[in-house]
Amino acid sequence: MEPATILHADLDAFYASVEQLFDPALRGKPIAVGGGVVLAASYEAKAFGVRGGMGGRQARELCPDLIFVPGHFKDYQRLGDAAIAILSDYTPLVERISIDEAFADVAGTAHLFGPPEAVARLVRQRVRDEIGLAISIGVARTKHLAKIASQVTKPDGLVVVPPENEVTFLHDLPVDLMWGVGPVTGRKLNEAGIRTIGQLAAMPGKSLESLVGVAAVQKLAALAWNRDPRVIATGQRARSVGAQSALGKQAFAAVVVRPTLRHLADRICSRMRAKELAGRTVTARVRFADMRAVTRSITLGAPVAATAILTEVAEELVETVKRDHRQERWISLLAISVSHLEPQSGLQLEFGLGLGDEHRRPGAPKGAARWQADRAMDRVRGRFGWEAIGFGDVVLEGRKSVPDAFRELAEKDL
DNA sequence: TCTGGGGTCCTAGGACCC
DNA sequence: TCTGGGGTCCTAGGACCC
Repeated sequence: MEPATILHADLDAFYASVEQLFDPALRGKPIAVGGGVVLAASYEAKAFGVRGGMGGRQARELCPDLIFVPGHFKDYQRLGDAAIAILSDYTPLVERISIDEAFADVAGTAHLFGPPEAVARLVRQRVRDEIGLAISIGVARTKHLAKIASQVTKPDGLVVVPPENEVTFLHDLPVDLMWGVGPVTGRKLNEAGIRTIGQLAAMPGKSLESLVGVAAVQKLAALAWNRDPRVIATGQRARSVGAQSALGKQAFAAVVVRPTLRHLADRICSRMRAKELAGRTVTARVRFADMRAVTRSITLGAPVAATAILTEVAEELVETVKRDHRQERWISLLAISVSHLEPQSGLQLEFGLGLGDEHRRPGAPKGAARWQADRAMDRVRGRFGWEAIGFGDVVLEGRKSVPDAFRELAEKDL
């Protein structure tokens, strides 16, 4: 069996740790980044049950001494990049999966830097010395096991799982640590009496199929025996671009829907244009006040990247939701996503090759002209900032539960 | 515990083509 | 006019991840 050469490296309580690094007075204290909603919590806050995504009021109830800090989002990006760069000093095979987390395969570089465990020690020491943060690393033969190992060894840990110990290591752990087991599947498995990965591994596949489906059973069984076929994938491109906006409780009416969709389309299209991308499939999502959600999608004959066109397509999709759900009077979220992405340069547009003109009504402005107008706006924003120009709608004011800088952090590189 | 924002992948049925 | 089977794309919903 081949040796364990895959590292999973994960910065501990990343945003909160950065804040404690910057302000020594916050060290050892329960802190939360955010305000209306907790974006990240320190380990001291997690001990009280404070979690990311939690409402600010609830967090305060759980932890009365909780300190809220606004967040230094630019620095999160910078320090996250720096940590991944250290990992990249030891192998080109690095797959970043979020701002604070990456896989690396050091199989080919042992002759330069020594065995995987030595590399892991070096990386941890350098991230500590050069950045000032703790990073946990799991080393194993597969991505799945390396990831589980790093989670188990947190905070500030290093664990190597030798090939001969894989099953012993894995089988005592709770099933919900597995990739692909979330709240729903975890509950189903628990109800079937399965609490550990070992119990899942010992379970005959057939008996679980009715519970979680044939494909999921196959996948989970493979992972439970550490048969994970996934390899490190570098240079992955995004497959979709989206944006959403939580609304609290608002009327399901054009006065709310139209400006919100325009704002979302504007965010999405400016990102696509910056990367010279456009997409053919548009999906709109409407969540009602009781949290039930529906989606409508359409695949166009040509890709879109113009704000006005995407807005119109999304409006039509939301109209079909309204027709199908006439009794729904209140909504709590609107979202747009664009997929089937393809390269789309301005040059192609000038030669009349697309951007959604096919589905347009006669007499409406051409996609190319709209794209040009949008690009002009993009340039102004490039110089003076995103807020300098655009669709400044009154309804969008005072509704920001999450800072724009955080949204940008969450964006995947297109 | 009444829940933010950005993503990926899977499933299942139906349309359509050969 | 009725019939088979495989492949691909589209749409809607859902679970999951960070």
